[in-house]
Amino acid sequence: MELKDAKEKFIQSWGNLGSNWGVNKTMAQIHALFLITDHLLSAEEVMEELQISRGNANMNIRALIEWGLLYKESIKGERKEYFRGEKDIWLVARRVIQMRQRQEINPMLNVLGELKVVETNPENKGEAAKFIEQMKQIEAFTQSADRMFSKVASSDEKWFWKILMKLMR
Amino acid sequence: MELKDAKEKFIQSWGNLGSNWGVNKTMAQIHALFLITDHLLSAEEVMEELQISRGNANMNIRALIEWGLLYKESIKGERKEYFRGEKDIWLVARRVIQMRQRQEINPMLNVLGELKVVETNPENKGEAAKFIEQMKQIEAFTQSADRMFSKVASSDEKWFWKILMKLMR
DNA sequence: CAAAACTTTCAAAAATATTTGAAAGTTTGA
DNA sequence: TCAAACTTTCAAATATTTTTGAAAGTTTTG
Repeated sequence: MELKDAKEKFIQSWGNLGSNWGVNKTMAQIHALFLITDHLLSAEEVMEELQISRGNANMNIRALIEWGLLYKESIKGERKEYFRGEKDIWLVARRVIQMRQRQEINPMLNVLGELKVVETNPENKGEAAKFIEQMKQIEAFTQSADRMFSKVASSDEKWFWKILMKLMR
Repeated sequence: MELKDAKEKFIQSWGNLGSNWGVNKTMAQIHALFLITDHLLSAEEVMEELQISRGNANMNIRALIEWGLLYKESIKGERKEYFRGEKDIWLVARRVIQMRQRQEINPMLNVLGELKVVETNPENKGEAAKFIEQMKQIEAFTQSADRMFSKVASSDEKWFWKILMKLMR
């Protein structure tokens, strides 16, 4: 395969992967473009490369910055904004974990907190007790997963590899 | 909050959570209904409870069975099919991990395998080398994550808690 | 075997998510 | 201060995903 085609294929595949991990397709494609580009790129160049509209480029670049996957940089004497992508794939993973914790796990934990204090009427005592029990189980599991994600998201790569070794033996 | 409302809220929230984890909303809602129901339910009853169409119920029940989150059961003397939900939330998580490995991680690993052997022409030597290097990094990380998921997906709950303890200290 | 009871399919409709691009907004420099 | 250079916004258009429901398919039973 030619380099040009390989780059194209990588951008497409990264886009598909992203859309399963809470990053929309264009957002992931922009990120992929930066992963395989060494120099800074302007919004204009991103539009050009990926054949997307100005608005789309702008929105998704902002989102990537929000996620900590892209950095704004200036070139002295240039008025235009330029961007640099986060290339460290371990850091990328940590950022994604962090964002998903915020957007999904925390809200779910809040709901579970509410639900496990449902009121028990005399006539549905047993049913309510079972419901509460199930909510507690789900809450306990979710909290553990949450803590584990927090730990991973705040650890460095060395720690991760060490843990991985331990897990695998 | 009343039990009825709590159940409703749980179904909605589980639906939202699901749609971020590769399980579509109705599929997750059906699963939620089973999580908080002790007896068997027929497709008819699921349709009724969640106010969804026959086709929708059928499709998503099949998908849940495919994912290993629902089991088909018979009631003797009854012609209708009944279903029972997987309630063990740890097992549910493992099944979801397994499915996502299959659907996302494996295809990505295949693509990365192809891309890292891109041909190097004399005129783009340096560029190609950098691209290959980046692909290798991403591949190494993805493989590790993949192995870790495999381990988790095939382990029992006790192992999980033990690891969790280790991680947290 | 026929028809009742039930399940599956799938094309069309509806709902949801994403993208566009023109217009409005902002910043900079002369 | 103004206008050029650039960025942001957002309503409408497009694309994608999900849902519907009627029709076709299958199984069971009398």
